[in-house]
Amino acid sequence: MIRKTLKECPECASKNIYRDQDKGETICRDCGLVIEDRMVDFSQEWREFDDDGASKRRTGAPTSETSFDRGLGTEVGSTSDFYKLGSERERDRFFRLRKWNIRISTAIERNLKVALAELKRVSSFLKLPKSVEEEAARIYRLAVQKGLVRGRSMESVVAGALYAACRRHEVPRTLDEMGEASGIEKKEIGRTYRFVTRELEISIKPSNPADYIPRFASALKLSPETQSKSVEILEQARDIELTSGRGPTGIAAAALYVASLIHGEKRTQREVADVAGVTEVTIRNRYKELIKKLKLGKDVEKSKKK
DNA sequence: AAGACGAAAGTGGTTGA
DNA sequence: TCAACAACTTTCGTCTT
Repeated sequence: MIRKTLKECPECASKNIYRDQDKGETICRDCGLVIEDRMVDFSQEWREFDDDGASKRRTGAPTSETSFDRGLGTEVGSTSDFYKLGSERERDRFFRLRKWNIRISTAIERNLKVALAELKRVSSFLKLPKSVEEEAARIYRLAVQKGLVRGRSMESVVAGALYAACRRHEVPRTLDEMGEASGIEKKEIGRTYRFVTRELEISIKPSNPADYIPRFASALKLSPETQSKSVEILEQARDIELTSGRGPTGIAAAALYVASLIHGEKRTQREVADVAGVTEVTIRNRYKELIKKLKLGKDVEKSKKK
């Protein structure tokens, strides 16, 4: 496969190019231009849910997690194998296994068929990358096989799996957005999300506030400079432990608000709060902390005079 | 009049005994 | 299992532009 590698930004000729494989985007850090947004997913196919946890085999035909049976089916023998079997006991065993395999797999497959349709619907509603959709499908499949759906609505488990997949790929959506897309209460999604990730032992990094910036910024029609500035602010904030323990969306919103002030592209707290899904009060609290701990006061003052 | 600010009370989730 | 606790929200009154 031929892969063209861009060395500099065609817009501003900057060499500061960032390739984000999970989001499938190549971005210029200086001017914010999205140079390429349909790159190939080079990420490794992790198989950490295997029984021994160590196997990373990748064999067999290409499969898609979003096809209800991955294009494959399982079958325990066929009736013609029956005649090769010797004893009475072996025949009994053979039929029992075959019967159960059919019974279980049809039940699971029927469930998966419906669930994956729902998953695709929500995923496309949120405009999520294919890689995230595949990951979510994989998580859901595991959840079904472990019987984790029992007692929970299928939709909520789908939403939980999607949410988890988003987090793993660092393209976070808020619980509110997920709730709106799936029609499930956000606390219900949160519950199943925690339950599923715990049962499946999926480890997830705490989400990084900076991951929310591009989406919030474009919703507010803020310039790339402002966007870079807010990421910069977030980095400083993280260095002095201002970010730990706080809700990531609140911090992202506050950083964006401050950046918008500094660059003279003022947005009201209300506007920022709406796109970030937090309240003005939370923005104010984070905002105060940022100003105080990050000497940003004079920067804001300076740009006010202009 | 709208936006920013802050106090006070309430909510849902985590933690530690 | 329960109570303490921190983060966040809601609500409301006051100040600033």
